[in-house]
Amino acid sequence: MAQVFKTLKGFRDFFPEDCATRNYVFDVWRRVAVRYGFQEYEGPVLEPTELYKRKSGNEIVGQLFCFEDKGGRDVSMRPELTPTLARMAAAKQRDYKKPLKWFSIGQFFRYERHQKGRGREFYQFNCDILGEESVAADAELIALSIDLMREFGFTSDDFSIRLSDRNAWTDFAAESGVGEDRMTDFLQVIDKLEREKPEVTEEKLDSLGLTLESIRDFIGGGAAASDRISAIQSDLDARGMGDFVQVDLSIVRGLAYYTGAVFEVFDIGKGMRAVAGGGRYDQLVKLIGNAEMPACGFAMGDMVITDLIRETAHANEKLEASISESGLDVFVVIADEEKRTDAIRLVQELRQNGLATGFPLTPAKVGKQFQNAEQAGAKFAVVVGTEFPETTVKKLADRSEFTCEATEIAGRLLA
RNA sequence: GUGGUUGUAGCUCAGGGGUAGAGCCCCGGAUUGUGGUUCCGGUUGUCGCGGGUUCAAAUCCCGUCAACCACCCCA
Repeated sequence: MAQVFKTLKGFRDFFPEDCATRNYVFDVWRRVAVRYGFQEYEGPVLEPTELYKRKSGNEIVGQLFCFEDKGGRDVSMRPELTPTLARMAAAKQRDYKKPLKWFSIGQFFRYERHQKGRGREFYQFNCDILGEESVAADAELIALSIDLMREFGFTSDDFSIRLSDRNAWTDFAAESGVGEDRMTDFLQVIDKLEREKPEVTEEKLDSLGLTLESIRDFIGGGAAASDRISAIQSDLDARGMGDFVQVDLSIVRGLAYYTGAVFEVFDIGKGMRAVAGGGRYDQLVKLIGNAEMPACGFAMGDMVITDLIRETAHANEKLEASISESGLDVFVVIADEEKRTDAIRLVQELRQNGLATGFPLTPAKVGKQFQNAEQAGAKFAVVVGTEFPETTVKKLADRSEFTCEATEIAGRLLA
């Protein structure tokens, strides 16, 4: 017996219905980004492993699909896009007017355990503004992320934006006597505040010369801790989006390279997952490409957002409605095989008029052909039989029909 | 890396020592030119894999692998 092959662990097949769902998500991403004046770009799927080590350190290698190529180079399937973007932006920094507003939809690979909302291969929407240090850029990205969610059909009952500011924390820590060398440790404690046991957190804070109480007080202070946050809020207020945003200083994001405002799109009702996240990274382009270029951006993966759409009735209806719109315009039913040549000629004419047209490749009973037309989502069936060139055109939705010369069908249907 | 749950038809699952089951899907048909319903018929299984107990194992026991969920991590 021949071996049966399956996908590699964490990888996915996209059968037509899966592909339709995926493309719907892509369409929303692309549509909203374009509406905000972003331009699409793309980079290589394979990069030197060093590019990722430079940004994240050696420990990242355990999470990479990396190997040696035939030329002896250490290469990796990309786990994220930001380093590539930083390289591209730095390389052409004089070729484009600032700010750059770029987005990308691509496939990424991470060698990690497969579980709900997480695979070894996934798609991600990346959206970044480079060359603009004002918080107006941060606000623009947050607004875009809100409109993405609305375009999927979500409302303020379904999601919110959690906004924070890394600099508020680093200022706080510096004033409290935390040294530059301990800053990463400090941020990690904040990042884990909600997940870690209080005793453990307290112990770690103690070694930094801080108390849990002072941290909680600072978080309680909210937007007052950061002029940036206030400015971003008033920008979003002006867009009528203020209600989507809640200041939550406990968000710092795991990434080491964030330098200012950070935010997450958060699902409220279905398990409190982060659907998207991002922030400001003013030093990264310098680190990767040796060019001064402040930047901020965010990313959204396809797996969590698709799960969330599926679990949210009104968002799922929107998806289903969008998918069901696609399908054939016309199915040509061949009722008399003597007329097959005429039928094929008609099919071709309809297609040249831009109508998505199907027909039976081999002889089949008329009833079966109607069934096939139905299943292909066809809006009309055209019956070609002994009367040809006179044909019967039937609207499948309401079973109404009329007769018409073959040469007039395209015109009638397109009118 | 740690823990839990589950492995039986293409899918969802039932059964629980004695000939392998249901629903769905798929295919065909209901007198040869009209579709979503209905009715009839049909295909598919080393019951995840390996060992043990037994006259007999899909069923009980041990091991193993895989999938899923959670933790760790999360760019």
